[in-house]
Amino acid sequence: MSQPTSQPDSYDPHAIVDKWLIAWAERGSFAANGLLSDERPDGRPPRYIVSMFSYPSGDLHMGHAEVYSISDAFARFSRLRGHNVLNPIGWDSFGLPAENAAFKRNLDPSVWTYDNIAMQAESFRRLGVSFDWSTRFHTSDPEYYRWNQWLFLKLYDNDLAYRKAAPVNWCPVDQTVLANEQVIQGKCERCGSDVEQRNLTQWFFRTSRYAQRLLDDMAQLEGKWPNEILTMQRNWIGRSEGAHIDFEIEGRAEPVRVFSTRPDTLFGATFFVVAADADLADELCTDDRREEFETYRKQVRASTDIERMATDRPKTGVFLGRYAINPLSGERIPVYAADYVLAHYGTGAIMAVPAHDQRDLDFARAQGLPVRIVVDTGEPAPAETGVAAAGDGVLVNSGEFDGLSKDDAITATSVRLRELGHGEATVTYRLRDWLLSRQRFWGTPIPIIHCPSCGEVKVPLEDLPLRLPTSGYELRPRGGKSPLESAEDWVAVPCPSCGGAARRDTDTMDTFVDSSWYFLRYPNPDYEDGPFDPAGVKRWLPADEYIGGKEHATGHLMYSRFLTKALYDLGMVGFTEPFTKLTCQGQVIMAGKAMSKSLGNLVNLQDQLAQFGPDAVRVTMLFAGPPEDDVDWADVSPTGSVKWLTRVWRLSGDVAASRDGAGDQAVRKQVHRLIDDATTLMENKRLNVVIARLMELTSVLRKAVDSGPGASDPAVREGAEALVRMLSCFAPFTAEEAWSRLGHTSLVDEAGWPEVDSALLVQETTTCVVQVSGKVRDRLEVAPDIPEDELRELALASGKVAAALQGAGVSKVIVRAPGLVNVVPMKG
RNA sequence: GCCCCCGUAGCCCAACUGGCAGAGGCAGCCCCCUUAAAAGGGGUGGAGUGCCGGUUCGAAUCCGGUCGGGGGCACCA
Repeated sequence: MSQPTSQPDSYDPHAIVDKWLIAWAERGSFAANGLLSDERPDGRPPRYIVSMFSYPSGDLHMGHAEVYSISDAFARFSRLRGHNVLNPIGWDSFGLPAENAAFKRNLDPSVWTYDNIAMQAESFRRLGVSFDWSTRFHTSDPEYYRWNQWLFLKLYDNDLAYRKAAPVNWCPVDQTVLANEQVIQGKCERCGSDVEQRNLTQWFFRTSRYAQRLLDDMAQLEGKWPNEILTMQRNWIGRSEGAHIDFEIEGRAEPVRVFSTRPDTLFGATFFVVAADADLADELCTDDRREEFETYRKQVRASTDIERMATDRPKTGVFLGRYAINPLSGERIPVYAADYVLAHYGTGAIMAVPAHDQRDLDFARAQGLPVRIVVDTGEPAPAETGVAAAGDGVLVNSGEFDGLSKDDAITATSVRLRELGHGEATVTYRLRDWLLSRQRFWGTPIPIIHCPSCGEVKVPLEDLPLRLPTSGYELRPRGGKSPLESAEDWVAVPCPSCGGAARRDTDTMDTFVDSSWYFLRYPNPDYEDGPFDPAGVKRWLPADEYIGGKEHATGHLMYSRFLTKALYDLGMVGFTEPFTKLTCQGQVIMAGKAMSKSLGNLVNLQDQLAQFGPDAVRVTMLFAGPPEDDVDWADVSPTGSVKWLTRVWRLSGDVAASRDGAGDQAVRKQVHRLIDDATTLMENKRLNVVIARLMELTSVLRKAVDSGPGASDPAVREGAEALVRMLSCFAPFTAEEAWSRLGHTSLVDEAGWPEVDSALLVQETTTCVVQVSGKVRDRLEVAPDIPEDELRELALASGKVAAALQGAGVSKVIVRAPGLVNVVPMKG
């Protein structure tokens, strides 16, 4: 006896992969239609679904599988629902690891990079992600980074890019400066070494100019972006309301401006503090205090960021030998230099009000400075308790402002300062300008030439792209010098302006520049007349869905929002926010521990794929919980996913050709209820619950085949086909295979999302719960459209209700037809 | 220190605007098939929602407090 060979008799998740990859490729299933045309010849509305692009650090890992399983489910759902979907892929392929790998192996960084890209592309393909591959690009391609340079020059022309000397975060191991966002707890995000402060001349983008708009425009994102991300951005921007106050300094022509959130406490300022590492401290220091100050400053500069950030360390500082004059009281107060005041926040100087600010109080107590209460808060005396009185209260010891409440006094002092020309109400932000220079090789060269006579000169647009040198450079970091500096032939150029000998800027751009606009280029990655094609951007953007990790909350997402606003102001895009909706997927962890390169990958994606197949891995990821939750691989069961997919596969083979007619009504009702449910859940991105509904549908159909109306009932076929169509969002290979086993020669990808017959959702009877004092005492089968009166009578007639009432009278009956009646007994 | 989110069966998770606490999975238990064992198929028990209080006819859901967990910002004036 031999089995017929046309259909295999067991589900093999691996054997079905190639077959459908070829079928999809041949059909061009995932190509967006009309990338640039605003005409919509097929009438399908466009929908742009973007996942954060991939960094080619090696092969794909579990985290990639998580993100792209989610975005692919969105994309496939949208396609089934009749949208023209653009689901693009690209690579964020500049960056440090390529260089590190390169000098470890003595290779060109591009070799490692493009090898990894090739490997990832093939892994993506085999995972069955429905990308439109024609959109593909890599940020390390000169055709792409050319436009980084173009944008840089555009921002430069509009005073949004500038160079200045600034204290910067310097990583001694990676030998480069780091953005604020790349410093975690005083350590380099990448290598973990202690970050040092260095004073270097660096390029910046003026993100701070957009601080208020970045805050205001969050109104557009409310409810569409995760709350958590919006909160993180708000914290990061750090808006702070208060006043600028100008203090005259004895022996200095110009007053010194400070910022305070508590101008109401101005009369309580008993000393003045300047950041020890600010130029101002150096300037204000008198000769007879010079030696003491220099010693102190040396000590401050030697301390690491870690030491600086310990908030419980004692306050230190030195008197500078000078006095400042309180602009309202005229009081003369001493000026100190201390390291608890930060040079780069506000103006780098403060008025110190020890009675009402904890830090100032700590310093005053350490230095024996006076503490004067100016707001009566009812708290114990700060000078004795050591606890500043930060509460609300009424002003005292404050001249004309005595008796005002704290809030009124904030306004009144601000107004008075303005009248006197000594200050005004103002707002400051924590958000700083974006430091984008990197002393690294594998990045976009900055298109500026430094000429001894002309200064900064732009590389002419027709010379772009300014390519990286291909030889003559030394990759290894050498004491803070950029690798590009060693490429002498590349660096030495004639000045485009005067023709004299000049030198190229040798820094490269932060890779976050690359990723802050890539989503604009996908619709036309070959566009040559600008960074992005206006027609494509008009057609697809802003992106309908953006999916990626929340670790990018204050970095990439903020930069992308900033750049979009800048481009809007320059008239290049017609919107101010790039991503309409945002989904931030959780991490894949193992037994409570994050997986990372340093800790070793506890679970390897390729192993999982080899064991369970791409569909089961995808289903496992999505079924584990809500997309934004972490997936603990120790809590989930890829075996269970394989089991379910096998059940669907087997069912698809068991369903026979249908008899005529609509089929079993009870089965149809269950099927349509589940389709309806799954549809709503899918629209709300409740992917884990959708899968639960599909599992339920699988069981319904299994029972219908085995012990219900049977395999040839039309309702069973209808249900099986609906199941397989919905399944194609999550397990595309299995779904195609099952669709074919159901007798179709077309692709399930083109079959559409099942329609719900709403007539089938109507129930003939429904269960009404009858409560007494909120506790369920009886259930009644009633018509769904039963009138309230009738239902009330029915409920009151119930013997179980009477029993529960125990003879007590009825004080009230709440009727919520048709589902619920609550009988409230009389008290007593 | 300031701010945000979350606590539901042994575990992961459901429960539409307050209205029957359980959809799904894992593990467990029972049965069937087969077996050297397993895989496979079918079935099944199990929590009153961290804790205290409030609002309400009715609270997992709203409010206040508290405990526990996770996260963001942080000498930011």
